[in-house]
This record gives sequence, structure tokens and C-alpha cells, in this order.
Amino acid sequence: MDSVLKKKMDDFQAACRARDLKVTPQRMEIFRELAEAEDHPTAEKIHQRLSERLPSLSLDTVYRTLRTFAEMGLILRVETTDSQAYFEVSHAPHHHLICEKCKKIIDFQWQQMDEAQLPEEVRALGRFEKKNVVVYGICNRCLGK
Amino acid sequence: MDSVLKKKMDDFQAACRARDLKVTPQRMEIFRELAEAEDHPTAEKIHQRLSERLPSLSLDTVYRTLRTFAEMGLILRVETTDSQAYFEVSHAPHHHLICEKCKKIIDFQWQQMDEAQLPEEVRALGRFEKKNVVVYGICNRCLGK
DNA sequence: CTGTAAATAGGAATTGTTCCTATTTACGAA
DNA sequence: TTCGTAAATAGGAACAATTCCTATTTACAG
Repeated sequence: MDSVLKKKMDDFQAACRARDLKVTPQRMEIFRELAEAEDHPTAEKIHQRLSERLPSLSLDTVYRTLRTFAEMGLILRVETTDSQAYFEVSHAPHHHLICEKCKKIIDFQWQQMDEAQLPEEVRALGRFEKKNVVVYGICNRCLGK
Repeated sequence: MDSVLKKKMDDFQAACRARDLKVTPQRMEIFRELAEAEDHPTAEKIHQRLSERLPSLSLDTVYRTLRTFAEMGLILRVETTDSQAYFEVSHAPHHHLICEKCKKIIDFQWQQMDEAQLPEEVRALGRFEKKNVVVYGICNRCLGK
């Protein structure tokens, strides 16, 4: 069956060992939840979803673990104007549409953008690499289409 | 002297009237502070800076006013991973570099980007217009250059 | 000037996130 | 397998940013 997920989990464990991080059930479950998620859950949401399987899971653990994963480069924090952070496992580079009405976040790819070089003057200012485009607007659903 | 500022203030008052918003001293001062700011102050910072001239200014008023301005399209909320929001008056369209070390925000322009069309598939998803690029990295200063 | 709806001050409440610390656990070594 | 230890967790307290509540004040139309 889901050998893709299995591979992800194996890679995840390898990534942990490579950094001398213990492979705990909490970390496994949180990573799996993110790897399987279709949406961009918040820490709170992840906690909710997992609390059935891990009833004693604390919210602090979720936050701590997400930070750890982000430091490892395993996941991405999605930028938004709102205060809450959204998370996702980093797969192919992509950007985000945010509907200003329903706040839904939609991923999209934009190769032209990924390949684009920053302007000369900007490159002179430091080592800047991770380009992240956020586009705001209204999604079709909210437009009533 | 600063006729540029004067014009900005006049435009500001006009913008308020156009929306039936009262021109209060608080709104004037907050707008002026932003119009003159060289950096990207937080609400708190703005409150600090103004509390000399407006000793009774409440933090809530600053937050409320900033939200109002953002709705009016007069100012922009700068996106960051951190929770605090940064504000600036919207002048020429521009994007942001964020140094992951010192958290400094540097504006830059990128016309090619502003003019770039979103991919076809993306345009089909709704009405998305405001493109905002955030580039993360390390600034020269933090690189020790 | 006056009346009224809008805006403000100040403090309380909320929300997202992090800290504290006693307890538990993963896992390398014996 | 068992043990020791450093790392990780749970749970609640603390914190920081932001928003809410409401009595009071104010801009401005008439």
C-alpha cells in the first residue's frame, strides 16, 4: 500500500538519527500527520487530530516538535498576515495563494519564479536564497463562482 | 519645508473623508509617524514613539487604527514568520528581504516580478492580485562582511 | 451650539506560543 | 536484557501580541 508514506517515514527516522534526535512516538505521529495532511494545519489542529491516538500528547510537545522539524528543514512554516503559523512538509518548492475572505491557503508552483534571479543590487546585500511568494486575493468559491 | 509630507497628510485626510472616517489627532499622528518612518515599526513601537506627543494614546487605538489603515489600503502589513506584525505606508510596490539572524527587514524593488503574470492555472483559481515576495537569508552584516 | 454616531482610553480578556520542572523514555553500553 | 543517562515529554504557569468591553470623549453635520 502506501509505500510512499513508508519511505517518508524511513527518511524521517534517518534524518533524526543523523542529528542524534530520538525517534519518539510523538515525533513519528506528528511527522506522519503532516506528511499525510492535504491542508496546512496549525499546531493546535495537529494536536487535536492526534489526541485520539495519543491522548496525553501535550500542546507544548507539538510546538516544540514543529520547531525542531523546521530547524531540521523537514517542514516549512507558511507565512501569513494572521498570527497563527501554518505548517506543511516541504516537498517541491511552491508558493501560496491566500484567500482574504475564507483564509484558505492554496499551494501553487511557479517555476519561472523559482528560477528567477534576484536583482543585482539585492544579491549584493547578503546571501538571500529562500524566495517565498504570497499572493492575496479572493478565491473562486468566495467570489461565488 | 517638507511639502512631500504635507501632501501625504492632505491625501490622507482626503482618504479619510472619502470613507466618512473622522480625522482625529490620533489618526493623524499615527499616519504621520508611519509616513516618516525609515524602518518597519510594530504597533508597540509606534505607540512608544507617539506617547510623548500624545501621552494618553492607548495601545488599542494604535492597533485599531492600523487595522483601519490597512483596510483602507493606506498601509501594508509586512509578513514575517515571527508573530509580531510590522507596518509601513505603501509607496512604490516592493518586496522584502528578511535576515534570519538579526530579523532586519530590507525593502527592495523588483519590477520584473511586479509585472510577471501568475501562471495560467493559478489565475483560474480566483481573483488574485497582490503579489508579495519575501526572501529569507543572511544579511552582509551578519555574515561578517 | 448642539446632538449623535464614531472614536478613544484603559483595563480585562483572549489567543498563540513558550517556559518551567518533575517525570518518563529512547537507546547506547555493559 | 538490564541499566544509566541525557533527551524528551506532560501539564500547567507565564508571556506577548492582539482584541474586546464599555464608559467617556470628540469630530463634525446641521
